Formats: sequence, C-alpha cells, structure tokens
Amino acid sequence: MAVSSKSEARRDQIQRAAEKVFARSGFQESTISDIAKEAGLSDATIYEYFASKEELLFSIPGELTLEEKEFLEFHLAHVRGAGNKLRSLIYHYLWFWQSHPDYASVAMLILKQNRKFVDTEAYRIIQETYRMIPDIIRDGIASGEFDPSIRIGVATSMVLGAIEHMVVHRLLHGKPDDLLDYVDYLTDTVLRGIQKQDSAKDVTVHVTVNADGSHSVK
Amino acid sequence: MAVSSKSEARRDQIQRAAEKVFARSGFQESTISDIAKEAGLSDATIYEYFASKEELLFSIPGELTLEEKEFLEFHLAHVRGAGNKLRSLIYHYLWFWQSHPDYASVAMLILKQNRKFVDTEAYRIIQETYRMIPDIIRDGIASGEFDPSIRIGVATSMVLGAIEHMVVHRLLHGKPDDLLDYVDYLTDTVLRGIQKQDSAKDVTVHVTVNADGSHSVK
Amino acid sequence: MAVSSKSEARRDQIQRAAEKVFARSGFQESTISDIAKEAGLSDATIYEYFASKEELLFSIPGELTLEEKEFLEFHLAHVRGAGNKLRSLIYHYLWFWQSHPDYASVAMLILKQNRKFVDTEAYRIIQETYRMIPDIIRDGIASGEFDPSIRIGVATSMVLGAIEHMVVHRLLHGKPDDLLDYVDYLTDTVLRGIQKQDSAKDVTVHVTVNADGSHSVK
Amino acid sequence: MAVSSKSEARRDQIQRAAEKVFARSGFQESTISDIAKEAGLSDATIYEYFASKEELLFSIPGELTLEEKEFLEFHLAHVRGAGNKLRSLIYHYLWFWQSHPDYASVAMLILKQNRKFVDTEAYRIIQETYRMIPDIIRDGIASGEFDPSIRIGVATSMVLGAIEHMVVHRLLHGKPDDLLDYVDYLTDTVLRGIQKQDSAKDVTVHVTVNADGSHSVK
DNA sequence: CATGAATGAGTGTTCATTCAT
DNA sequence: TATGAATGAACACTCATTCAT
Repeated sequence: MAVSSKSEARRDQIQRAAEKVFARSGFQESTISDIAKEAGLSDATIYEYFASKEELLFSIPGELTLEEKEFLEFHLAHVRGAGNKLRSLIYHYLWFWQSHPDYASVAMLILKQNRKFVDTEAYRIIQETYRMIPDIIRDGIASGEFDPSIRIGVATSMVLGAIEHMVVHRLLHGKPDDLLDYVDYLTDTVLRGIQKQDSAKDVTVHVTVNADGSHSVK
Repeated sequence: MAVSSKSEARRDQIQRAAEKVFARSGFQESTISDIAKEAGLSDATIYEYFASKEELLFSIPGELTLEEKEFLEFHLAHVRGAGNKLRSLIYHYLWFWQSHPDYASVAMLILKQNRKFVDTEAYRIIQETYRMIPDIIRDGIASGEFDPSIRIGVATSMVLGAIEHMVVHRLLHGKPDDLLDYVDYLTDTVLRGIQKQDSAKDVTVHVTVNADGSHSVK
Repeated sequence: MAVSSKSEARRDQIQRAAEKVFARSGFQESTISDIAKEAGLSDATIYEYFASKEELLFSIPGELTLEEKEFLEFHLAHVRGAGNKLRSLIYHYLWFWQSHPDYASVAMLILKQNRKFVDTEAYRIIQETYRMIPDIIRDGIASGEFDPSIRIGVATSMVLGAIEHMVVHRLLHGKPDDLLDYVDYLTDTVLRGIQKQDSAKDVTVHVTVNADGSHSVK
Repeated sequence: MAVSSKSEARRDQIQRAAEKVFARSGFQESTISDIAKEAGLSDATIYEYFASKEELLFSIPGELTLEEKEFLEFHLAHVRGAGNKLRSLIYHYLWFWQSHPDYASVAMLILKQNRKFVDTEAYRIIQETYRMIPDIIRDGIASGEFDPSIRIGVATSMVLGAIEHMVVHRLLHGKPDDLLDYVDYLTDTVLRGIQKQDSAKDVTVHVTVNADGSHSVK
C-alpha cells in the first residue's frame, strides 16, 4: 500500500485528482485541464503518466480493486456460516462505497456503463469479487442453511442490486446519511428471503391422538 | 394515444431515431448528424423540433413514462393483496424493460446517471411511478400481510435494485435471454423476506400413528 | 473548367487559398487557421470540404494535373518530329511552372518529397504525363532522328532534371527572371546530345565576296 | 578527420542517429525522442550538444561537405580536359550519393527545400562545390573543347538536374540498382550536347564564286 | 556529463447550433 | 416546413525545450 517511487506517487496524485474531478463533473464534462489544475500540475504532465484521458479513467480502480478483493476474501474466510458471511459482505460493501464517495461516483455512474471498460483487467477483478456472492449463496444451500429452491442468480441480483441502488441513491440524493444503519435491515430481509424456513423457527405441534384414532392438533 | 398532428409525428420520428442511436452509442458518442441520418432528416430539422441535443435526450421518456404510470396504476388497482400487487409490478417492469430495449438503454445507462435529468418532469413521473413500490409495501404492512419490522426503504431498494440489476445485466451481457422466466423466483424470494412469517404458510404435518401408539412425523 | 456548383466553387476557393499559404510557408508551418483566413472562411468550414489538412494538400493538383496532361497531349499530337516535340514539351513545362508559381512551390517543394503522395491518383497522372518524355525519345530513335546508342532513362532524367532544377532554382532564388528565355538553349543542348550527329543540322554559311575576289565566311 | 575529443564523438553519434531517423521519417515526423532512442541517449542529452532540432538538422552536412569539396577539388586537379573532369565529377557525385543514402535523403528531400538552410555555412560550401560545374564548363569553352554558344547555366542545370533526378528517383523508387552503371551514358550524352560540334566532325564546304557574283555550294 | 521530470505553446479536428433561403 | 452551408467554441494531445539534480 505504501507508494514505492516518486513516479508512483505522481501517478497516484493524478489518479486522485481525476477521481475527484470525474466524480464532480462526469467523464465527458471533465477536461484534462480541470484534472491538471486539481493536481497542481500542467496538462502535459498528465500525459507523461497516462496515454489518454480514457486510460486515466480506466486506471482509477487500479490496485484498490485488488486490495478490496483480497481484504474481503481474507475477512470472510474467518466468518462462519453463509448468513454471517453475507452480512459481513453487505456491511463491507456499504462501508466501502460510503467511505470512498468519489470512487463510488466514478465506479457506479461512469465506469459501470462504459462498454470499453468491460475489456479491462480492473473490470475482471471487480467481477471476480462480485462472484463471492453467488459462491456464498451456493455454499449456504449446500450446507442446508439456505433454501435450495431459490435461484442463485436472482438472489445475487437482489443483494447486489440493493447495495448498488442504495449507494447510487445516496450519491444522487445525499440520502440516507449513513448507509451502515441499514446493514442489518437489509441483511435480515435478504436472509429471510433465502433461508430455509424451518431452520429459521421451531414449530412445535402438539398432536393428541385419541383412543379411537382421531387426533387433535394444537 | 393516437398522434395528433403532422408535427407530432415528426417529433416522434426524431425521438425514435434518437432512442436508437443513443442506445447504440451513448449520449456523448452520438451526434446530431447520426440521429438525423437515422431519422432520414437533416441536422437542421432536428432543431426545428428540439432546442438542443440534451433536450432531445430528456424528451425521450416523454409520454411513454406517463402512459406506463397510468397503465400500471390501472392494472394494480384490480389486483388484491400486497404480495400479488408486488408480483404484478415486478412482472410488469421486467416485461416493459425487456420489450423496450433501446429505451431501457437510454433510461438505465444514460438518463439515470445524468444529474440534470433529475430536474425534469419525466424524472418526476418516473419517481412517482416507483413510489408505488413503497406504497404497496406500506399497505401490505397495514393489512398484516407484511412484517411490520421491515424497513420500507430497504425493501424498496431490494425490489427496484434487483429489477434494475437484472435489466442492466441483460443489456450489457445479453443474458438472461428472457427476464420473465425470473418473475416468480424473484417475487417469491422477495416476499419471503418481507411477509409475516406465521401468516405466510400452511404447514402440513403428516402424523402416522402406529398400532402400538408410537407415531412418526413427516 | 467552368466551376459547376456552389460547392465546387468553395472547394476551389479553399484549394487556391491553401496553395498560396502552403507555397508561402510550407506544409507543416501552415495552419488551417492561416488557410481559412486566406480564404475568408472559418476553420470549421475548411473541414466541411476536406477531411484533413493532408487531404487538402493532396487535393491541390486535382484536375489541373489532368487538364495539363490532356492539353500537352493534344498539342504535341500536332507537332512533327521528335526534336520539335521535345522543344514544345520543354517550352510547355517551363511556361507552366513559371505561370503557376504557387502550384510549382507546392508540387516541387512539398508534394514531390511526400511519401504518401505517391499513392495518390494525382501522382499517377503526373507520372503518366512525365512518361511522354521517354515516349518521345523512343519515337525519335525509331524514326532515326535520335541516336540509338543513348539511354532513354538517362536522357529523360536529363530533360526532366534540367527543367525541375531550373524551376526550383527560380523558386528559391528568384532567378532567372524568365525561364522561357532558356527554352531554346536547353532544347538545343539536349538535342545535340541525343540527335544523330550527321542527320542533325542545317548549316547556314554566309559568304561575303569582296570586289577584289577575296571572301570572308561567317 | 580523426575525431578529436570524447565530446566530438558524442556529437557525431547524435548526428548519425539523426541522419538515420530524418532519412526514415522526414524532419517534422521525426521527434527528438526518436533520435535520442536511436542514439541510445536521453532527449536532454541531445540538447547538450545541439541547441535545437533544426540546428541538429543543419549540422548534418557538417564537415562531410567540406571534406567532399576538398576531395573533389584534389581529384579533379589531376584530371586533364574539361570533358574528363566532367566525367569524373559525375562519377563522383553518383558514387557519393549512392554510398550515403541516409545523407542523400536528408540533403535531397529535406535540406534542399528548406528556406532557412540557405543561410547556412554548409549550404555555402555545397554551393561552392557545385560551382565547380560551371567552372569546368567555362574552362572547356575557353580551351575550345566546348561549344561557346552553349549557356553555362543551362548546361549546369542539365548536369546537376540529371544527377539529382537520378539520385532522388533511386531514393524514392529504389531504381536503378546501381547509379554508377549510368555514369558513362550520362557523361557521353551531356558531352555531345556541349562539345564543339566541329571538334567532333569537320565539315568542308566548297563555294565557287562565279564572275557574275553568283555562287554554287558543294 | 547525463537525464528524469515537467511544461508552454501550439494545432488539428469535432460538433452542436444558427440562419438565410 | 426543411435544409445547405457556415461557424464559434472547445479540447485532447504532441513535442521541443528547460533545468534541477
């Protein structure tokens, strides 16, 4: 995480400036000049480090993406139970996007809709990270924690969709103030939707069998 | 719904062309020239009907949005039960986006991230339409069908997020082929997450009483 | 030669302006802005007629080249004798380049050294026109007018080289004032180099006989 | 001729690299970066030895030009007869350009058309060297070897034009393979054009003057 | 002596938009 | 109503050149 060289520091400085500017104005509306000004450098210097405005945009996820993936994998490895993993994951994502709002803007509002971005290494890593969700769900089904009748893809869309929807809503409307307040509500609701019903509550049925074979239930 | 005048037909023709072109290339990458060509008109003619490229973009949702809203409201008015309303709504949205892919591209990939679009009449109508979801959920809670402990906003994000996630995924990756296959899976999972647990299901317990008075439950 | 349409006139106007500016400053040193100013148009208008600065440059020879070729072919068809044809041709080229100094600059100092220009239709036509020289020489040899021992390529280089050298010298140093003064000197010298020695000349001898019977020859 | 210092060697190394790069890509299309890479140095180092890209270009003819001049002068001093001198000179030039193709490209395709180059010391030396041609011709006329009616400038253009035309043709089209094959053909043709005709053949005219003043020629 | 790093100055090109006809 | 023609306003990108180390 420590920046190795002078040159790396410059790259990073430019990426941070670009992130800020792109988040504020969008990609097309941001100019290299804006970014250079934000970074306290000249336009030409930007091009010493990035071949084009688009390359600069695509470089922003950079190592952050990989670090995130590893951090999340490391963490979840220590959590027992699919439900708990899901809660951790939801917590982590909401926390992550909330604490990196500029990056969130770039990722959610700019990169996600860019058709060229999908050919990127960063995109691949993001997709891999997202794949943890169906993996957890699959594990939960295998362990009997989740209901086998649910569709993994649907459940994944529900989790990811809800997270992204909340993040985008906050970016665009500034509400809610703190996404983390909703981790448990979201997790609980999701879990109730996908958990095995009988694992969730004990139903005690009292059956009284009479001498004549008739019975009553209470 | 019938197009009133010659002029209205022209407007519509241009909007359809723009929808197609924007869907194919994005907003910034589409030129007025492209749209004019697609419409079989000259560039200047576009400006006889729309003041700017952006106004043209923002006009695309146009009446469709209002029609949709009314159609959906009309339909749901005849559906009994919050759960059933939700199923109808999910069905309707998935069907709608799937059958209007160009419009879906414009709405999901272009308009949704545009900060100026939020000041638009069309945006207001869309938001109003979306508000049917929390309304249904609120009604479901009031009627005892849904669990009062759930958070309406969270549940709304879940429903809307899942729908949009599935639509966008299909737009960008072409899968799944038919979103409608997933209406029931999605609805069921969502409903299980928000329904009152004990009101929700019929439990059938088969008790077999043996001759010796012992019994087994299945 | 008559300009057909409004649009053709504009193209031509731009080409004339470009010719002038390129001749004055060279290709790289000329800006589209310079050309637009010279033409009394805006920069953008240039691009309505030519896709790029380079395309504009390459378009300059345009029809002029073809007209020249046809004009020269037409003329030479009426000239009898290879030597006379060569004289006409030399006259024509010196006259042509001298009366189109801007075009001469563009052709001799810019286009001739451009490696992309050789892939051009205009280049092909120019080459074809130049091919008249070896053709005439070949004919002259066949008819017995020229010496069969000369090398056609060498003689062609001599003729063309001399013409171009004189034209370029005049362009760069402003001398001589009138290239046409040298048509006969050049032609005569060239012809003496390639004609069959004994077939070649009429000798006029002026003999003055004095009263005393003595005479002088001049 | 031996390189005096370390610094001189560096200069030379850079000039050779520049020559190569300029020959390959032309002046404007070559970058200092290209040259530095070719020389195995950094961009900045180029500027330790040359004040600007243009100065570097103009420096290329450098001593070579002077050496050539002296070499040619020394050689021709030992050749007897204007015709023989001309043959030697033609041989020398064709050989020189052919054996220095990169320099030929730079000189013929870049420097020759550069209006600033004419203010250069190197240009002066080249012109002085070229002046050997009219000098030889003048000597030939004075000695009675060449025809006094020829125009020195025209003959010079013919010689120089032919040489340069052949060299450029070879540079641009790769033909002919060996220019030296044409030394004699070119020289012979040129010489026949400028040599005294009567030195080539004697014409005897018998004029009989009659008593009445009439005459007959035989 | 060599260079990594930075930049000023410049320019070709695009395109939404206007307007006379 | 429709459009051909024109352009103002931008902007990404290049590269020769400088200078502290």
